[in-house]
Amino acid sequence: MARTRDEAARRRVLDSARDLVSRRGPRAVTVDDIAAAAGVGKQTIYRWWPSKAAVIMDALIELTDPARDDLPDTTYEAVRVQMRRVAVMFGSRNGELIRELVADSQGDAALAKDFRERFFGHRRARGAATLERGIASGELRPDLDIDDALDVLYGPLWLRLLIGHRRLGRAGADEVLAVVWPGLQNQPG
Amino acid sequence: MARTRDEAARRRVLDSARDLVSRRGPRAVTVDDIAAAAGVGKQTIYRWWPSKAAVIMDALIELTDPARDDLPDTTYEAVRVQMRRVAVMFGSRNGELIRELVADSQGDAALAKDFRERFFGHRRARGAATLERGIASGELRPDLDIDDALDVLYGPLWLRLLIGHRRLGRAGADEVLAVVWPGLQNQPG
Amino acid sequence: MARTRDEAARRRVLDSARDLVSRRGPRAVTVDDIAAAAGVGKQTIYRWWPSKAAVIMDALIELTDPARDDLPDTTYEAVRVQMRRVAVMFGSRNGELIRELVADSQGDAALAKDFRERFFGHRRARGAATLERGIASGELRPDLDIDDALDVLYGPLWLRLLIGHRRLGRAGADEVLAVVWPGLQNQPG
Amino acid sequence: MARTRDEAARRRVLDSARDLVSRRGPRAVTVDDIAAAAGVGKQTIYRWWPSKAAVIMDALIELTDPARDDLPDTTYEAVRVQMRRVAVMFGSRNGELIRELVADSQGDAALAKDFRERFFGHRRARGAATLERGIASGELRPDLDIDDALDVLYGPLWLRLLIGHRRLGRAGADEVLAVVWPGLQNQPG
DNA sequence: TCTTAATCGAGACGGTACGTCGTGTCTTGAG
DNA sequence: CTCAAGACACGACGTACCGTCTCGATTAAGA
Repeated sequence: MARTRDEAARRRVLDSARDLVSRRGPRAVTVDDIAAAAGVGKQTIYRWWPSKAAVIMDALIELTDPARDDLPDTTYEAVRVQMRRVAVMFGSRNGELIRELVADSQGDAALAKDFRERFFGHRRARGAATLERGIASGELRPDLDIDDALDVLYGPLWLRLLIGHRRLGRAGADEVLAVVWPGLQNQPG
Repeated sequence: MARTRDEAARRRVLDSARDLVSRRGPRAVTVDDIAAAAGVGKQTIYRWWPSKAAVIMDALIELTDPARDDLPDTTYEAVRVQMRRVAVMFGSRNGELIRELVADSQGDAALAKDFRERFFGHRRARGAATLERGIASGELRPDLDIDDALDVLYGPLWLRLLIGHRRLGRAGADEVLAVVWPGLQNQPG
Repeated sequence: MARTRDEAARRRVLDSARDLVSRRGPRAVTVDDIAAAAGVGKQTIYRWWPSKAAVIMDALIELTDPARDDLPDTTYEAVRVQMRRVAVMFGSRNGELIRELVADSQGDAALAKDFRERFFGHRRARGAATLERGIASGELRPDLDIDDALDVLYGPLWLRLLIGHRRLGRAGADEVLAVVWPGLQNQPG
Repeated sequence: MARTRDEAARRRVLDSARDLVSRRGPRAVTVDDIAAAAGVGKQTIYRWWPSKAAVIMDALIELTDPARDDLPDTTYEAVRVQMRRVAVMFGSRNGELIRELVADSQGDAALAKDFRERFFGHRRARGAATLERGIASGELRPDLDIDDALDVLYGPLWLRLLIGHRRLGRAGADEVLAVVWPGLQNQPG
């Protein structure tokens, strides 16, 4: 019976958030900025998102949800392409957003959960699918624990993103894979 | 002519910071809180540390600098013990401090550098030493890149600390090592 | 052709406004409160009243519009009775409503005009009638300016209402009249 | 031992408040405006004043505290001059401030008290002194109640200020005094 | 009797100001 | 010069209330 949520306002908020964040970095954007840029009252933001970080996360998810599935045939190559894409994204402007969201997640359990489920979990599922295919095809060890494998493959990339001790990029992904692969493949000989 | 630094004040600041942070979590502690608890003027804190996070980092380093070197003889066992110690620490109260410091490091380049050099780098050097010993003894591949290996071994643990998608602990360390080891050892056959 | 105004809604709004204001004081009542209590949409309020204060004024006028005309015969006594009624009302719950309306009138010209004409003016006309009768009967000076006299008689009561420096009540009205009367009556000697 | 209140900041706040209010009217001035104009943090305002109205009242008191005592010799003339000054002030820019403060006082007991004691009471004391002198000199009735007399003399002026039903100004003051005087003077004959 | 348009309850909306919080700097008076 | 205390400038926060708007449902007059 009551007025329904204004979808246009939602869009303007997310678009403005994305624009502002990519122009000034997430640290330099305030809720007031987003509201002003979106032509929206601050209350409207707080009505639908619990925090600035939640808005930015929604924007990020829209930005990085291409769901491209054009992967090579062999598992090794497929994993390599997926890792490279992650490494490249981590090294891009979006990497900064992700770092910021992980930072905000420390000490905000709800945001952490949301991040884990909606961003991290979603991408992880895609990595898992590749590994499962690899097991099914016999390219990967049949007793491989998918979660362990994913941690080992992507953990190093996250580490570089968050600590910044080494460069990210295609080469980084390849190095990690080279070290890890022997532990994953079916016939090490 | 000038008065010298009050060492007792430094101690009270670090002790209070540690106490407050471990009692209320790092997010809920302000500089004023630390100053009040330490019976110290805020200026005294800012005279010697650049930010709240720097204080906490000093406290953390004090807490986690045991420098125990009682490692087993074989490289596999030595790495395993080191990884377990890290995983256990990540799962303890100190893990929360570390998460907070990583969070604060995003968007504070000076702190990030400090964290990288004083906490991360220091511990990494110990891990590197173990791997170097393993190469020298022939247990590890002679062409192994130490940095890559360290990222692969410890990245998964950091990932779990910062994302919280899986438990930390001795078992977690062992799982990671089991997957990674084939890529590190000298003669996989 | 069109639907007509819902009289029941009007009643519920005024009743709820009165109830809320007398229970919580006028300052602590919002338009949303009134709408919720009346089971009415906010738009319905704004369709028929220009502001919250206008609603309260309508409620006040309903409350204080007895139009009793049972006044004593002599002008002195009639004025005294009228002043006492005003003083008593000012000291009652309704006094608080009036204070609030005067307050809201500062800085809201339309409300001020409305208040002046519908509440203030209406009651003032009754006071004027009494004085005019007194002039006609020879009890009051024939050259008396009615408006000046009304200001002098009722100004002190309004002052006490709005500044709160002294008590209101029957005795207050009598004191004022005692001081003022010599300036009003026809033959002071 | 601690830093003391910054008197210069206090001055800047009051000056800015006065300037802004006299340029834009009290309704259109916000605490942020005052803080910005004074080059002061909002916190500094809230540290020393409970509300915007309290700031404005302080400024008002400074503005209207001339304490001129150059009054004529006869009591009638002295009262007339004092009333005229009040009427003129009520009709000036400051009148608007006073109206606003009275408005804010309804529903803010602390402010009301402050206004009563510091602004209203202070000026009332001066009026009382004049009447007391008049009693002592025999010009006024020896049994005159000072408070009643003051209410009767000034109540009409306040009424015009706050209701706005009639003009303020020198003439208004004279009219009131003309009506009231017979009730005050010693020998009505 | 069906149409049609204004009404209703509900509540989301844009906007403005609020008062609070935390940071890092500055000032005071004591040692 | 250092210290404890705490006032300061600044900037962002999240809340409150206002008056407008949009929805779907209801209701009464006019076709």
